[in-house]
Amino acid sequence: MPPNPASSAALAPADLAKVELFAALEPEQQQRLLENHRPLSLAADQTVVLEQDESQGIFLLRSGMVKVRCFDLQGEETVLALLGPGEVCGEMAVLNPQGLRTADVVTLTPCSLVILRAGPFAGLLRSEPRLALALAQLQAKRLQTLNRRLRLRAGDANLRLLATLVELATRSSLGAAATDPIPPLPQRELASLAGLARETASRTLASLRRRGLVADTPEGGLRLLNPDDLRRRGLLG
Amino acid sequence: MPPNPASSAALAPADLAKVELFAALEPEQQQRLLENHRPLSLAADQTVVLEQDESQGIFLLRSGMVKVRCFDLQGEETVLALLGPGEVCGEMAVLNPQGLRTADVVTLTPCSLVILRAGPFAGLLRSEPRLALALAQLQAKRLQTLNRRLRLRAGDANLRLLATLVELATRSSLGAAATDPIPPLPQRELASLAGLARETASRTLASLRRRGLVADTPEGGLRLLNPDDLRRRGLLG
DNA sequence: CCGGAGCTGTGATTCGTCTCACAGGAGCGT
DNA sequence: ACGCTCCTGTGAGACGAATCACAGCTCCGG
Repeated sequence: MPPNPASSAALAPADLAKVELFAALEPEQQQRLLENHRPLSLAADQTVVLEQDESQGIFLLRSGMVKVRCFDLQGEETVLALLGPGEVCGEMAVLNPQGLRTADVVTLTPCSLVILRAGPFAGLLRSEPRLALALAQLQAKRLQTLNRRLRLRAGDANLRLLATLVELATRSSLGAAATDPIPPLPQRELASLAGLARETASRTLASLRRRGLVADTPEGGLRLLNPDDLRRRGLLG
Repeated sequence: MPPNPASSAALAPADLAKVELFAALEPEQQQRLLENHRPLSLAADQTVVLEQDESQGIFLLRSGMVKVRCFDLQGEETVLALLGPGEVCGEMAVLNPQGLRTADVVTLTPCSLVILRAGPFAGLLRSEPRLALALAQLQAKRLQTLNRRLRLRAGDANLRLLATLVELATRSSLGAAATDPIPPLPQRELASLAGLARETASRTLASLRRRGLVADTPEGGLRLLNPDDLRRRGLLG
């Protein structure tokens, strides 16, 4: 018996209708994508896919949060994206002719996800413009958030840490807002997400707490307190 | 009479066949995209599209180089992409429901480009999966280069400048290599592309010259001399 | 109960880049 | 030729973050 019956229950087309990428499809097309899908439950800090992996499959995140990352030659980690419930990853490997993964995916919190088979997806992509279009739109959105990330790299430690916290908060659940609680993460992880040294993240976080912009939650996580300040910094909207 | 007859000559479907995004289409579909297309020749440092602009149209770059950029709240410029001959921009505004441009496009060198009408493109996108798929693939490639850009932001001035020079060299003409000449650009521009202060770019460039990694061309541009060194730094391939 | 591993906070120091300041050159219009 | 503007190189200092170093803490297993 699976550890978590709720999260490993089989998916119905109605579940895919809630996922942006698949929302425009007919129920029978959604059904086709669900053929042989497999549930997967993971604890925090587990690897979902490895770079250079040839395994095929689309990952649909039902709950929890993952990071997409890669390493440079000096072994430094760069985080390319954060994904939350209802988001999808692994679809780029299907577009890529070699089918190689181009980045790692690692859980930040306990996650429940579903693996869809690449075959039906690739087939539908070739026959149904709506799916291909939705994919292009998804990529466009990803480009936008990457653009934002790139702009933030120019800022100082405060800005980068706050931007990271906003991103974490807004992805922690479906329809989350910036003031929603952020699940507990080690400082090492926060620092890496923000592209800072661990000590700098610690000091900066202390300063944000002192200024009343961030507070600890009883669960050990964090919460952003001042949306106005965030808006002033261009971190919202 | 137009200033440059060669670059403002009308396009034929065969020209679109050389553009990755349109290569998979039938000649008559390509013909349809070319309906009412307009040529446009610009000097260096001219604005092609403005952020927030509502004008529709796909820009196809025939020669020259442009940068895609945006500004943050402090007025700092961030360069999101460099585009060279045969590349396309403005297609994202067609996907975007509001049709607003999300970034500026500015010429770095004299450019000859062609404006395609958005209507036929949008129509074909909805009926021809090959176009939508090619678009998704194009976006995927853009995501890859943005990822690389993001990783490089972590590096020091040398790495950032070299990475910028590689990108400039490889986009200066169709099928260009890293050791191809880079057109003359003011240091201010180079610095901004690399995300450095102008003075730092000057000093770093001097150091690269001293170490024999970069040389000036007679035309006032630059040329990378040591592909092996670039490979060691992970800037090639 | 005690040791170890992993976490957090904080000081002291180093290092790289930005900033400010300025001098010399090239190009251009008058 | 002159002054103007825009470019490049270089020096000196400020400043922020990385780095090194360490102490106190919690949690967990033996």
